[in-house]
Formats: sequence, C-alpha cells, structure tokens
Amino acid sequence: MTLMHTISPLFWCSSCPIRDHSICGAMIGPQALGELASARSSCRSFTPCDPVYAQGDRVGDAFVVLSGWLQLYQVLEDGRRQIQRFLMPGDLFGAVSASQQDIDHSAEALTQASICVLPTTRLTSLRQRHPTLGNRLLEAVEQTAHEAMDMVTNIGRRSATERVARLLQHCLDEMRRRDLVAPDARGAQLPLTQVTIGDALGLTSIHVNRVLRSLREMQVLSFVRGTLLIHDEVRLDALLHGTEQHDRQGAGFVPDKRMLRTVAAPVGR
Amino acid sequence: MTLMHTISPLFWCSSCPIRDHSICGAMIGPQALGELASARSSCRSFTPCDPVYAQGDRVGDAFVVLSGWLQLYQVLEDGRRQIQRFLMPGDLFGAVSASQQDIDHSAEALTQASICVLPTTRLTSLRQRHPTLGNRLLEAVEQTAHEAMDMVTNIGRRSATERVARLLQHCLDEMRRRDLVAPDARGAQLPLTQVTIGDALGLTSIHVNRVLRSLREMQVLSFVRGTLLIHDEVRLDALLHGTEQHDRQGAGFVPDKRMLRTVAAPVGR
DNA sequence: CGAAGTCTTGACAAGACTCAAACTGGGTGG
DNA sequence: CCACCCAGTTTGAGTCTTGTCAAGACTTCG
Repeated sequence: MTLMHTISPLFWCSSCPIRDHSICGAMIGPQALGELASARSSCRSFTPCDPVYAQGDRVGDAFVVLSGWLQLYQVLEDGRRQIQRFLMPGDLFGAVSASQQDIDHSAEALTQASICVLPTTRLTSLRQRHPTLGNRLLEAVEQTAHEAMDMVTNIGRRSATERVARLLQHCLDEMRRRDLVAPDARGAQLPLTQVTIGDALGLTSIHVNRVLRSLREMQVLSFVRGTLLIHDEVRLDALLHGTEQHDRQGAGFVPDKRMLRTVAAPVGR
Repeated sequence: MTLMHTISPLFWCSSCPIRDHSICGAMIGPQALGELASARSSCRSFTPCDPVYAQGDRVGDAFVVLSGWLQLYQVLEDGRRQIQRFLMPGDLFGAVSASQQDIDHSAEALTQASICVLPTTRLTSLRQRHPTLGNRLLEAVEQTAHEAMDMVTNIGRRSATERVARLLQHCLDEMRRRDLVAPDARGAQLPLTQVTIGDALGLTSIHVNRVLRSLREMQVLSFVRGTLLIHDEVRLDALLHGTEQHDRQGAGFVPDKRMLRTVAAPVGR
C-alpha cells in the first residue's frame, strides 16, 4: 500500500525486472494497464552516456524508466552544467502533457538502462478513458515538482557538506524504496562520480572531493569510487536535521530576535 | 491563442479582476467552466503576511490565485528560509492531486491577494467528467515542475549577479504575460524586499544589496524600494545569456563606491 | 515621537572556486 | 609484460565570492 505512493510505479511492462508490478495493474485497473501496455510504442535500451534526447529537441513522448539510472541536465552557454534530476526505475519523465515546446534539458543514461516510450498523444487520449491513469500521472508530476522544490531548498540554503550528505542519503533511500537494495542496507553502489555530484549540487568536483574526505574523516559516511557506506546513521541524521550542532557553532551562540522573526510563523512539527 | 499557454489561466471566477477570462472558458468548455465555478468552495482574501497554510498542515485543497502575489517557502530547523515559488494571478498551487501528505512548505500573501479554493476531491471527480480540465491541470503542474528545475539551475550554477538580474527580469516578464503591466513596460512595482530576493535565491539580503548596487552602477537595471527599472535591456540580456562576459572590473579591485551615488539615490529626498 | 522594518555600508571571516600537479586503477595496444 | 592513456580522484596554494557581525540611516505607521 505504501509502496504505491513511494515508488511512483506508473507503469512497467513485462520486460521490467522489478517485482510487484502487479501493484500498478491494481492501481489503474487491468484494462487500463492493458491499453497502456499497447500504447507503448517501444522500449529502448541505453549504455552509459547515451542520450535519450537533447536540449533543443522537440520531444513528443513520455518515458518510464524500466531499469538503470539516467540523468536530466541543462548546459548553459558557457559550459556550466546543472543536473536537475536523477532517474531510477519507475520514474516518469519527458513530455507528459501536450504543451508543445522545445525541451530545455538533456536526458542521458548513467548506467545500462532501458526505458519505455509512451507517445504523449496516446497518453492523452488514454487518460480520457481511464481517469485513474490520469490521477497517477498527475500525482507523479506533482511529486516531481515537489522534489524539484526540495532541491531548490537543498542547493539554496544548505552548506556543501549538508548537500552532499543529503544527496547520498536520498539516493540510498530511493533505492531502498524501489527494492534495489535491501531495506536495511547501510550502503549501495551508486553510478555517481564526484563530478556528477558536483553538477547536481552546484559545487565543483574538487570541493565535493574535500567534502567527502571530511565526511569520511568524521566517520559519518564514505563514498569511494561509487560505493556508498553509511557509518553512523545517527550522526548523519543529526548533521542533516540540525538536532545536533557539528562543528558550526562558535562561541556562545544565542538565537535571538532575528531568528524568531523568520521562524515566528507556525512551523508545524 | 498563445496567451492560453503563457498565463496558465486555469480558472478565475467572476470576481477575478483579470480581463479575458473568457479564454479560460473557451479552453475547457463552458460546461466544465460552470461546474468548476460551482466546485469552488469559496474565495479567500489576504493581506500581506497572512498565511494560507503552513508547513506541517494537511492540505486538502488546490488554490488558484485571483489577484495579488503570494510566496511558497520552507523554513529549516535552524531558521534558514528558502522561497520556492512566487505566485501571481492565474497560478495554481496547493494539493492538486489526491496524494495525501502533510505539506512541507508554507504559503502566505505578499500583497493584498485573493485566491479561489478548489477542494481536491471535487477537482478529482470533475477531472473525470472533463478531460480537458485534466489536461490543463496536468500542463499546469508540469509547468510548475519545469519552473522549479529552472530555479535549480539558476541557484546552482549562476553567480549572485546573474541570479538577481534573472529573477527581476523573470518577474517583469511574468507580469507582462499576465497583463499586469504594459507589454513594453521597462519597469514595474514588485512586492519584493532585498530579504525576499535573498531568500528566493539562496543569498543573504546583504549580498543582494551589494549586487543591486553593482547592477545599478553598471547601468543595467535598478531596483529601489520595490520599483524595478530596466535601464539597458541589451546589456541585461548579454549578462544573462553570456553572449558577452560582463567585465566586472579589470583587476580584482574594489569598485569605487564614492561615485555614481547620484544614480544610486534617484528616489526620495 | 517611537518602534519596527528596511536599506546601506564597512571590516572581516569563511566557504567555495581556480589553477596546477600528481596519483590511482583499469583498459589498450605493442 | 610493459608502456601508455584515460577518466576519475586527491592535494596544495592562492583567489574570489559570499556570509557574518555591527552599526547607522531612512521609511512607514501607529
């Protein structure tokens, strides 16, 4: 039950390696699933660095990741790159609604990957016959928006250390929810390099390197050559949720009116 | 025709001050519009700083801004604040799909504002009878996600100067598209303070102040006490799109602050 | 008038970036 | 087997951008 909401299992066809795909059928109904399966124009496979589409293309399909990781990113005129989203099995991307526009980002594979192609037009007409599918799509896109906002907060207001730690923890969480690792796994293989992490967090890879070293030395976590290991989950949470001050507090720090002002409004929780 | 896509006119009721609301009716059909209008449970009015909902609330409504500006923001445990989105007339926010979760951000008015309340449940059932409405909703939410990604790139990969200039230009553009100012307006009144801008861009208000001064001295634009004026659109575009590199100053020397004070203080006195 | 919220400025500190160089491990081809 | 290359990683030194702290000035409003 929870799984449905967590892994956004929009659709996976028979070739999808993920178990429990029946959940999806149950959610949108067997008939809709059948039609959706036939609406799929094809499945495509990729090896690392293969592009799905590129900045400036006109894209008329939505995609669902069946296996592997992909990334969405934008490159500015002068070469600066920002990764906007990592994609894992079950994720939806591309042109979901029919608002025809050139796309402003690129999509490419990070690992061996396969995705399912759903032409937007077919998806639109299908949605009209199967409102439940429409619900799922809307939820998925709303979730995407929500995650992007989260990223804004992460990049805008957190220190480099917090950003890196948070991203890595987030990746592990997502893998757990998708059953890509055991639910109690304390580590995983992530197809990320220091450059990738930097481009996702608005940092240089060099600084990412220093941050990783510091996290390692703090015995919080280590990320070496794609292998993530959480050493101290408690201190990691403390680092991320500020329940504990790590090295940041200087001499007698007193949160006074300045803070009270911003926090003055009810902040539930 | 173009307008439909640009201002995301999801819905406005008779009390909405915006002209051309007929466009919206034409888009989703008169019957759907009628039903949507009756689905609206109420309209609410706000004065600056009034909350619509707060972090931690359970929200069961979607909202459409009828007039005024609002902001969505998140406050971290230690008081750091990140504004995730500014809302202007026509914008949709709140719980559009029925994925029940506590909300992780707050919404509050920046100006006098009125919004239309659409209970999510009614919206969901209405969508099933009027697929075109579903299309519009999906497009709107996808657009939101897209704009959030844009924000990620802006904050992650652009300098403080670029960020500020971009935000101000973006606000003016949005106002133009919504007919809140003349299409050829070179300035506008924005309900933003330097603190607000900082919180939206991941900067401190003090640094925003420095950046604004520098933009003013560069004769690109001025933003004084809520009044935006674009002085040199060409150089602004150059600054933002890198067709030219803004030689901030040849050597890394502090810009001379004594001069150009006249340009700096055109107001008041 | 005072109070609160803004804006402005300066001096300084810290965080993050740049440049440059060296190291690693895995592949490749001779 | 080795030399070589390559992408990724590591480290250091120096610089620049941005944040912090502190204080003063200006506006608005009751």
